[in-house]
Amino acid sequence: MNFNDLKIFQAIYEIGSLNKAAEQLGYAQSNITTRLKVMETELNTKLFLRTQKGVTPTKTGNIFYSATLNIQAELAKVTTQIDQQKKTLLGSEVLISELLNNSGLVSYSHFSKIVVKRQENIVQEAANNLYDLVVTFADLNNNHNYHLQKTRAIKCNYLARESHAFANNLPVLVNSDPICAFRKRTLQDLADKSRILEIDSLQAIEMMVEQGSGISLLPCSFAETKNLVKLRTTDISLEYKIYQSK
Amino acid sequence: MNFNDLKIFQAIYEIGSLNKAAEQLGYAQSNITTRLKVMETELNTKLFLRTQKGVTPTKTGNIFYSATLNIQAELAKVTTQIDQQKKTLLGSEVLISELLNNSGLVSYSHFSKIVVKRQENIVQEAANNLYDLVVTFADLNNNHNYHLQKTRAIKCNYLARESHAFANNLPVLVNSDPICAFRKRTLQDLADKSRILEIDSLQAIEMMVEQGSGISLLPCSFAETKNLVKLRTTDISLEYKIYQSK
DNA sequence: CCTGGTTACGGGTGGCGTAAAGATG
DNA sequence: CATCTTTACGCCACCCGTAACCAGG
Repeated sequence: MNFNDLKIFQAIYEIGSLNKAAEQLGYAQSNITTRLKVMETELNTKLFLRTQKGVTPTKTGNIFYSATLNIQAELAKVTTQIDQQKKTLLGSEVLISELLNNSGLVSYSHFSKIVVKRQENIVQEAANNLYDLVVTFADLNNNHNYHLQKTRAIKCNYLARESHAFANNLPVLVNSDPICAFRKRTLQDLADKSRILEIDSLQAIEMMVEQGSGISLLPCSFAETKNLVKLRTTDISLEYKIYQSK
Repeated sequence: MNFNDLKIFQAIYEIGSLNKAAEQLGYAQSNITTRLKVMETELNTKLFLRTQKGVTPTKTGNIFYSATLNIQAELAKVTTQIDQQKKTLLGSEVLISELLNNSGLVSYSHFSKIVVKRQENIVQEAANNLYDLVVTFADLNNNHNYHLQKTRAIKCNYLARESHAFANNLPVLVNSDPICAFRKRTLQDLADKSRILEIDSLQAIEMMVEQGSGISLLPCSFAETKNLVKLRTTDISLEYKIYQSK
């Protein structure tokens, strides 16, 4: 007995005829007889009584019918569940935000699930589960389940609410994620480490910058959408990678 | 994908290794790889991440695992249900009572279900469902799903609580089932049809005879168990048949 | 080298179609 | 004889085993 037999049985049951079931399913009549016989042998019971005008189910036939419906329903359920699960995107918070801001690069509708992890967790997470797409500053080259699809750069700048003079005295907000590319670059650029203020939530950093209580290295697109001022004349390019599952 | 693949997948999942799963299931290792690949292709998803020390399930692997458990449970359920249902006995009330009284002929433990029908319904019932055994006065020869296993006779007599003189004035109790062999015989034997009293329940007839409010043509075994008196010196033999499902 | 997964290939079984043969009204 | 099921037989695909190969510690 195999999965296809369930469909065959169901058709026989609902149509009440081996001939008609064969026709509807596109099988030879003989095959239906054979498959039914296989099922009956395997279950060690008669499933249908053969009559002149077709077949009628026995009690065990009725029992088996409901089972076939259950099993096929379960099968259909799992395939849709898997299809739902399939399109997942893994990325770090700042990258995903950027991609969502510059809409068109990443659309919610393309993915059933978007998982945002801190950079330090992305390698581990990508190893433990297979994502359709991974957007990250990290290096996944030693993970055989993914291949590099493309490398892109995100244009950033130090953003503040207002003028330079004003901004010079503000704390510099960074993520506490040690591998975060924005943080690393900020630490490189900044002489006076005492100005650093670690904030773990991207949204909180945005808010503080908008309110004028800090500056932060952020994607340039934020300057427009949030109406912020770039503190550098030239933008900074931070490379990130998009990996695809094999 | 077939039913066996579910077992294979389950083993892989629970053991975490293709090699070990193959060993445990008695398959060649290569076959496990192939079957897994088939499943992954058919579901269009990776189910396991291959690592150096075995395999670990992906999210879709986890989803599929629970589905395999459900399906296999449903499959196990239906087979036991069918096995339970299988051994059924169909017979008319008086015959079944007789067979149960003379225990050894029919044992409750041999059948999961004993269906008792009036004679007039037995042919129909036997046609609509397949019973393991049918015990009946009726003729099932034109039903191809059964074959005659043996013909037996049941020894009967007119039974009463006490003496003949007493019994002569009592009503004669019969089943109202027009095809019932006991009824037919009683009507043949009895000249005075006005004495006939139709009672549909065998148990009610027994009770009335025991209480001395009627006589009835009943299996001889009832005379002993119920301590009744035979009204005829020679017993009457009524033939019945035991049919078996093919 | 050892462990664990993958690929290549050949044999046997099982699913399917064609065709013909029962069975029943 | 018309309709439905069953049997006979042959073809092809699929399942499985053997064996060799590949990757990582």
